[in-house]
Amino acid sequence: MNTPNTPPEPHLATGDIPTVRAGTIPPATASRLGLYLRELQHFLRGGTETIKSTALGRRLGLSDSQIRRDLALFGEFGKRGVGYNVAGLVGALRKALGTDGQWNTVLIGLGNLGNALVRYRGFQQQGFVLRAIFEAEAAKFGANLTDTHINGVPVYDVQRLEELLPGLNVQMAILAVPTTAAQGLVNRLADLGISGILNFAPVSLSIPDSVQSVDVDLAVELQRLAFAVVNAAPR
Amino acid sequence: MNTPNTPPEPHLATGDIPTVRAGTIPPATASRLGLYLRELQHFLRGGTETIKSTALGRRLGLSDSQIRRDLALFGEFGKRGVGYNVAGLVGALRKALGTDGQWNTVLIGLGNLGNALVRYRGFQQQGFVLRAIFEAEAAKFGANLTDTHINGVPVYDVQRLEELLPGLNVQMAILAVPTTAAQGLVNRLADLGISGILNFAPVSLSIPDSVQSVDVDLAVELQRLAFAVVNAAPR
DNA sequence: TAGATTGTTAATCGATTAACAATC
DNA sequence: TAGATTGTTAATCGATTAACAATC
Repeated sequence: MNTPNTPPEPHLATGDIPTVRAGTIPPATASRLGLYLRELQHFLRGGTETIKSTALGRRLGLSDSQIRRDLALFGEFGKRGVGYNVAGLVGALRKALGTDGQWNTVLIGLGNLGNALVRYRGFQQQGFVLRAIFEAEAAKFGANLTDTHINGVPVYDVQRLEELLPGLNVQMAILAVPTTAAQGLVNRLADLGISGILNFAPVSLSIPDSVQSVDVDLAVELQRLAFAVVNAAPR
Repeated sequence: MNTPNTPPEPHLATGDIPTVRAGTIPPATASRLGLYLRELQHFLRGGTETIKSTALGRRLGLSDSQIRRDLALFGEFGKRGVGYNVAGLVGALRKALGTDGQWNTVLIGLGNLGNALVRYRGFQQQGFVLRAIFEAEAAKFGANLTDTHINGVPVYDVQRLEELLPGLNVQMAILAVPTTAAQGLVNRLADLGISGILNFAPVSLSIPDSVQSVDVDLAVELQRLAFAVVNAAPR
């Protein structure tokens, strides 16, 4: 696998696994693809060669019926009387998710959360390569900016975004900046032609059509949990 | 507001805001409640007294029709020809979410992510109070465990979980431990009578009926973004 | 009163489930 | 062949949208 220092290939779908026509996957199924992949990779690591819809459903809290309906979209990987081919499905899901290739990313914001994300191994494992970090407060990472690295990833002042991003061949940005800075950075990233933004700022952003985004709001997740606890069936 | 050092009241619903009967809120609506609350709090801070369904919908990327249908569940806060009372809705949503009171929480795991979460201000702001941190590797936070604090929150060895948790009056745990440790801690927390677990470990956990859980898998979120980028309508 | 916006209904749309024939 | 499990259909269920009467 490429390191952040060797310029990697831009994302390109490989052609060797049966493809699902884009738009063919219903949104509800699409939202489960990442979970399927995670579980199947778990079984793959454990050496399991086939998995039944009931077993996968039990682990994920989904019905066997739903598993079969979802996985049938990828065709060919189930054998009646036997189950699904784990390795084949892993490949098909990675292709469907677009993570069969490599994605170059940048992190914007090196606060508490940003620092944790740089060191998070789960991104690299799934083919997301962090090429650079941009941060507004130089004091945080020492005086000599050009020579500063964290976890092997170079750290730059965010003022240099327009100067440096075009050379990094980056498709995605992870936004971990204060709420007040988020919209401005979305605008700048969009102007620079970024394709996707993973946003951790707890604010609704205005995003142009040319950019896709996913929001992760940790406080909202904790509220979701509170709601579930308060509304749990009495025990 | 209570600090982590003054034992706070356990969560108790206040009775002064019209309640929605539990189970009355459809799951799809429930999943949007936190976002509504975040946006309405944003308007409240800005001094906006009323908000129209079209304006709220535009910000959240939802239809005005859906906003009206959702908010009508809480009754009384809309005025025809005018809009919705922001302050009233904020109160009603907090009550519906169960975050009108205070929740005591513990953090398990003081790795990269755990460290970021301790310092995250968004939790405290929404009424979640971190009472203690439990961590497996003592070396990480100095020799003298009993006197170690981070951000004012005491840090303990996770071996002392059974000894200390019962005295902390805690309802929720935030789980930020390695994948391999997660299931064991779920079992221990369930035995200790915890009500909710916010899980950051990228693994499907087996959770007893007495415990509610919400999973946050950062790699899965990034995959969601990759899927959205790959399947975006051509521009 | 005139204009605006909610609350609510009916119609549409999409997702899930149950069941079983197909087939390994 | 007998048993097991998928693939797929039809039925059910739930969510969203469009439209407009109610009403501020």
